Amino acid sequence: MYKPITIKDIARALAISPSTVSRALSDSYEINEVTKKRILDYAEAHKYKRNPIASSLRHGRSYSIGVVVCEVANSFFSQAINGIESVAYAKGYHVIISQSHDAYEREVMNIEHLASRSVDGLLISMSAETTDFSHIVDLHGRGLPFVFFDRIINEFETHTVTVNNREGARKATQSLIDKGFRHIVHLANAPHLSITAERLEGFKDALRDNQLPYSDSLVRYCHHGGRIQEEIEDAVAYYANLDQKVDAIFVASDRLSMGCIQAYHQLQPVAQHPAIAGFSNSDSLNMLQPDFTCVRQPAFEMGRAATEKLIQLIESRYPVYHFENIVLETEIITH
Amino acid sequence: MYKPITIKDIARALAISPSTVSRALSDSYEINEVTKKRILDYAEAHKYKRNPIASSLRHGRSYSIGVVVCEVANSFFSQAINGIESVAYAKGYHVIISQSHDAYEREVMNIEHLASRSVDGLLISMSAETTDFSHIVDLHGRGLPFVFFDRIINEFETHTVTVNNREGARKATQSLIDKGFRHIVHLANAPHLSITAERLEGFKDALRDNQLPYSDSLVRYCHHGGRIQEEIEDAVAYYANLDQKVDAIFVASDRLSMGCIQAYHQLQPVAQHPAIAGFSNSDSLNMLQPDFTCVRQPAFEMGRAATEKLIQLIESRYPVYHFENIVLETEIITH
DNA sequence: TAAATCTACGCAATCGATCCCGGCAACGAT
DNA sequence: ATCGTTGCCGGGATCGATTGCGTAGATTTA
Repeated sequence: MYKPITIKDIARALAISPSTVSRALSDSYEINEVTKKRILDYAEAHKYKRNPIASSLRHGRSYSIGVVVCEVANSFFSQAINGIESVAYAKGYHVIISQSHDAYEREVMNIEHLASRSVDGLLISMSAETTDFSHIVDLHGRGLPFVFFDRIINEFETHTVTVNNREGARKATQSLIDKGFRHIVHLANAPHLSITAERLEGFKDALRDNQLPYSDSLVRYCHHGGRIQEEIEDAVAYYANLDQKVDAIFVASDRLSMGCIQAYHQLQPVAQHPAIAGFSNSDSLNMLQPDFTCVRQPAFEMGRAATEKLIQLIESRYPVYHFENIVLETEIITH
Repeated sequence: MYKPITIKDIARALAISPSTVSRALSDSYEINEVTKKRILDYAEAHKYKRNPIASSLRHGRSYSIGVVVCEVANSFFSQAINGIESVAYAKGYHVIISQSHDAYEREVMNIEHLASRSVDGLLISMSAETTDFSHIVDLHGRGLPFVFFDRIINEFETHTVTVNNREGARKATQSLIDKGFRHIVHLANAPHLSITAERLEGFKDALRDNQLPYSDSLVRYCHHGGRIQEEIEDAVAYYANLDQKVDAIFVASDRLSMGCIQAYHQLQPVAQHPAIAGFSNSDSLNMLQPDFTCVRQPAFEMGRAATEKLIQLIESRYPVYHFENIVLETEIITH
């Protein structure tokens, strides 16, 4: 069995105390340059690697942060994760990703798991199903720092990172209007998500700006965020049965867009499909559906910002009372 | 600052020794049922959570496994990760995912990072760029268990989990032939990947089976796995310049398929695009490109199998000398 | 009744790194 | 000559959980 070399081994080998070795390795000014060099050389020659577990125990910190998202197989989140990693690694933190699959139980389980002191903080984007926030209350009570991004909750005092969903939604809807469509409906995400309400407002804004009538009957919600194709098909069937022929749809996410396009494929020839615009960070959607107008979120930047804020919280020596709600702007890609 | 309750706290509160508490919590037979119940009740009432870090230090194990893939924003890998998680969580392991982005340096860095004793074992799918395996040799020398999946290396004595790439490639190519195409080329991944060679063989098999001529000029490699769109465009341009008009392409991965479709979109009207078939686990590709014939890998199962093998290695009390090369079958989806 | 066996628990060391206290020597200052 | 500094370094406790060993007291056996 392989046994890694420890500080004590070095100390014994060089006939000095472990304290000195530890200090030399952390480049303490208290250690003579000569001694330091001897230690460092020996350490390098024998491939000494600090045991992060022991170090964590001593410091009461794990130098890792947990990420809770609905799924990684999603352009937005995978880009956000890249942003998270870029900051985290630069600051010496591990990133532990966990997926809720938009299921409440899994979200609770994952947060519980991560929070039981194996991470120093959490980056959370709420699951679509979650309406009960007691697990988050728990976190708060436990004093574990966390930052929300994308799908946030406003009930908690902490940093949040989002985009201007309302304006993004307005722009997307406006682009459909600009193309001449007048009977525009909205395929929305789960109703309790923060982003859902905001995007709906933007949709209404655009209609109002153009003196188009709004009615709740224009909106269909997908309670599982499109995870169940049936809910999308139901929505599409509903649209098909409206008195007014739907000529365009503003869709809240790329998963929904994907499902929506597929549903229409099964239903009718492409020529009859309504136009679609919506939030999406998927390159492939654009690639394969060239006329698809989409609202891009600065996912990477959001990940970066959220992580910076989280690490700030983690490393803060004093309790933080001032929290920021960072709102970034979206970019619209039209064709 | 929040301070979690420890075993010592419980011991002090109940006026017993920490050892007893520890043993009670791990349900030792040496502890009286009455005492045990007192301790368990107190622990639950005060929400005691075992400190995994201290536990890890003591056991020399971290109960976490590292996953090194090129990227999570990839249907195959995200499905594989779901499989990995399902097994890992069930057996009490954390999963730490890291992405190489198909870059050699990042792969080395990530493996180094994970291996420095913060994980008990690694699940690795090689980066497209990697040709130097010394960092893996290092792992081996260090005695850290690892299992390869998908993109494997045969130079090492360990378990591997793959699919029958050759047969999958043959089937995909055959499906193109069945549709009447005769001038079929192959858009391949990075040449040093195990999957690349195997899929090429399958491609050749199909041509041979049908008395179609094979030549190396039919194959274009993407050294960065399609990460750089330009390399795909070059390949497509190359195909366009062949004497024989290319009427179908067998593509090695969904990322490449995506890029390929996009490249053709820029080049010529859809009607003139060659047919495409290839390896892909992407639902969206299928959704949006309904005539796309694809070879599905049992990604979830591969993740499961690899993780089970890895945990077996980790938990084995004796050195393991017998290694398995698990090969699963692919499924072809034609239209 | 004495000895052997159990039951149930405590003591103290351990995992590796870190850090609070000191301590000692050398040197300049008074 | 004595005191105060400064530079360098060691001892030992600590983080929290775990465990080999030991043992008091109860119970059983010879």
